[in-house]
Amino acid sequence: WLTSLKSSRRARKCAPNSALGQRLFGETILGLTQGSVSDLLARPKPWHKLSLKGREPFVRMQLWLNDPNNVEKLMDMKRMEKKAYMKRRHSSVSDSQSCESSSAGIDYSQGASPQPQHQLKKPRVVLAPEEKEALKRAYQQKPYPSPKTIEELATQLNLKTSTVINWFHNYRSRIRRELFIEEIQAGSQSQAGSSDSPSARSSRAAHSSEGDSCDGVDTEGPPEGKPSGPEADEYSNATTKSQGGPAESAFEAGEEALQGARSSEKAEPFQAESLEDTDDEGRLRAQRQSSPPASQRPGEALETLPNSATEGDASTSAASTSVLTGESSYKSKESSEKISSVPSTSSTPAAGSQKANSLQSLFGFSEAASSRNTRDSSLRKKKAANLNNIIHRLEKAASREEAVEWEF
DNA sequence: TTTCAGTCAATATA
DNA sequence: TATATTGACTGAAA
Repeated sequence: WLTSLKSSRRARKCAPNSALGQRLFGETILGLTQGSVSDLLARPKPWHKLSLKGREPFVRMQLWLNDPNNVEKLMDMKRMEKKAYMKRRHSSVSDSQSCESSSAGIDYSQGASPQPQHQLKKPRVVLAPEEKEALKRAYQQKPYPSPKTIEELATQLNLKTSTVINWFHNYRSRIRRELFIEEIQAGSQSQAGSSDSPSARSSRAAHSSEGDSCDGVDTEGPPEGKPSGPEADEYSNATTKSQGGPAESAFEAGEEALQGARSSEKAEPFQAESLEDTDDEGRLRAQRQSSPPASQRPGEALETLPNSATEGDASTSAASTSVLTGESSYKSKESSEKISSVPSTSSTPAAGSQKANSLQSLFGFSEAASSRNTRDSSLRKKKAANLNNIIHRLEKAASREEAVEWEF
């Protein structure tokens, strides 16, 4: 597996032959590109904030997790892909040779440019740090600048107007997502009553420092980094929802949606809220009740997901109780190593751990003790917790008897 | 028309 | 080489 050769030496060591890459997983299972998968895993949105389309990848993920032979099938796909690639490569080598020999007869007068495709392709704009800083400062003053302001900014920075517009769109959108995560973190921290723990502080510090991305909302808006203007309303709605009700994240709700869809065809397929009363949900609830005390509120975001596979293992249980919070126990290499040794409850422990390793590699977070900056470590923690949840579900799925139809 | 969610894909980083 | 970041784009909603 190519992924097993990635920078994570530990992952390589743990799962030399079973690593799943974001690209393969995304393109094969989710129908997304690698970048989208990375984004999705690093910054999942609360389920209730996802549109129907946004929920699709999580439902697909859940379907895949429910397939007992998921990893094996993916491996087969990979093998086939590799075979096809080798075949293509082989034939293209001979093709190019024949092309070269025949190209002498090609009439180049057809196009003025020898490589029109290259000319059509717009070069990617890369904003310089000072340009970004200037845009951030502008955002700080006006998150929703008028066309005139945009025009001025574009002129000042020597950028296209569309680039400035896009930058504001992207920045607002990405800040919003960071805020969702922060909000969930805040909720789980107050829940766990450990908001003053060093790790909690460092997590928050990491977030605020990362965000220069949040500087815009900190200064002008209300306290707690909430944005002003139209976004403030939306933000407080999200806040209210996540605090008053479940800040359910996509990973958990995806399963509920799936189960609900199975149990009731009439129900709106991905409306998690409408699925609360299904049998499977009841089963979920029962499992929740047996979860460690850290997770009290039913329907809490991923942090409340019980991990039956890891019950008894303090470090992993702790990790599973704080998904998305950056508050997991994956603070060190030591704890990270514990993840890889999560005991499997599946009927085939070896297969289970292989799957776990594959997924661990997919979510690529194993080098917790690296010397990265705090932002990376915060992200890793989030992903670690997400992964733990996935592993748990995978193992649950592996031990499930019902066969789920596999579909590519 | 504007804003947003979701995504792609080029590029940067590890 | 795998993953993370980010400018640009699309389609839907307001």
